[in-house]
Amino acid sequence: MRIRKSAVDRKCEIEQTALDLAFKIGPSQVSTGMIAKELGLTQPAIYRHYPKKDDIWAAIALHLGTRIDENIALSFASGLAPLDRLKKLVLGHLHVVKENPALPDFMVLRDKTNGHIVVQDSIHDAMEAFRAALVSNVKAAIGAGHFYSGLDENDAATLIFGVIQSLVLRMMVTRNPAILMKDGPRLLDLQLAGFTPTRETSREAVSD
Amino acid sequence: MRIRKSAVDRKCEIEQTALDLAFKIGPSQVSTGMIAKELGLTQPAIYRHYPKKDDIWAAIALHLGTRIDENIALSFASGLAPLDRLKKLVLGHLHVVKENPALPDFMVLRDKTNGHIVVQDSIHDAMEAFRAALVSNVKAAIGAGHFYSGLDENDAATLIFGVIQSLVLRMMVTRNPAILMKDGPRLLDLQLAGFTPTRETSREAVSD
DNA sequence: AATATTAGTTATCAACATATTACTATCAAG
DNA sequence: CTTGATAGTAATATGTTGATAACTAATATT
Repeated sequence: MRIRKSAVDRKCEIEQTALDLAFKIGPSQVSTGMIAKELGLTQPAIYRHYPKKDDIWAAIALHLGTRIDENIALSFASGLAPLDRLKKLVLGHLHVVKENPALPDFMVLRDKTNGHIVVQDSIHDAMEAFRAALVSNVKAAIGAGHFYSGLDENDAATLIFGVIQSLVLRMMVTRNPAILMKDGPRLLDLQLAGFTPTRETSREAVSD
Repeated sequence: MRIRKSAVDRKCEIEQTALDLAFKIGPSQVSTGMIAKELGLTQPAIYRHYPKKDDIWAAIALHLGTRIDENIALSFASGLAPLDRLKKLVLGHLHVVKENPALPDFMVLRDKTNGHIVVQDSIHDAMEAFRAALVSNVKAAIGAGHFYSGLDENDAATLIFGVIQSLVLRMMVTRNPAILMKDGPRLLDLQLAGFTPTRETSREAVSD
């Protein structure tokens, strides 16, 4: 028994380690023994900080949900025009995913055993809020004349979401979070260009 | 010991059951005991048909990869024009996913332990081929004048892939594969409309 | 009908994961 | 310096899972 950290510090370490392992091998494969070993502790030490293993995931889900919500709030707080606000929202979310690359894993995680506690509810709620923010911003962009008036805001939001999803899938397959910020801005611009009333600007920019 | 099926029939049942369970609870949570119970067998009975559990997943991955490839081949075999061929490719793939809703789970599955055998290689290869087919079709559509000439075929393919991904995520969260065919055609049309040289047709169709 | 093949069962193992209990050593406050 | 609280350990109970060995019975072939 060499060092002994404070409970808050240790909990922080445990959650971060669990997140890292979740991205590496998948959330369902992460064991308390692995987390402990990674931190140089014994397995029961984990249970000094969480009564049940699921409580670790619950804490993580809460943290991730908060990060998602923060980004939404940040984009709304900025006094940007609708179109720029929309871009900030999407690129900000990509940044959150890049910083927490295990996030997509939790979004598609199944609930445990008999549905006792739905661990990933926080994340689902946050993503629901993100989608609502997308729709809201698309609507505002239409109102501001940035997008053509006949555009369905829900469908447009789905397509914009698709830009994120497409990048996330490539990240998960390649295990490289860096591609999010590398390709994200360009692809988002291309997607949004499809919604402009007149496509002169974007079209001219990319054509020979 | 009531009935006794042939090996091929039983293997088929085992794989189908494993696939169903994989969609329900996630591939990593599926145990040999579950599969056996679902079929009214004992757990070791599974090992009369597969030496290792991973062999089940390998067989499934091979099957899914084949389904993906078949759809690609089918779209190319059709004598359709580039744009219709592209639509057939995408909607056909959505159909494959709808029929095998666990497919996305396998795409993001991590490889086992020490990387002994990469089970999901067949699927990754097939998806690589699918992406190549997307790019090829986009290029053809540009050549045929369906898309504007400055369009980057790789980026366009990524966005079209995003339509699929966006729908797949909603399927995974809602556990409802039906939305793929319900919303797929409409969203695909909306996405492709963003690539047309003149947007009159699609724009007029939706704007009042 | 006799026989060989093999799908399936029973019993069992080893490995691993969650969790509990009792003990110990560290740290901070009095 | 003493002491109370607690982070951490050792040991262990309990359950699940992948896998093997030996046996049994259904099926097909001769």
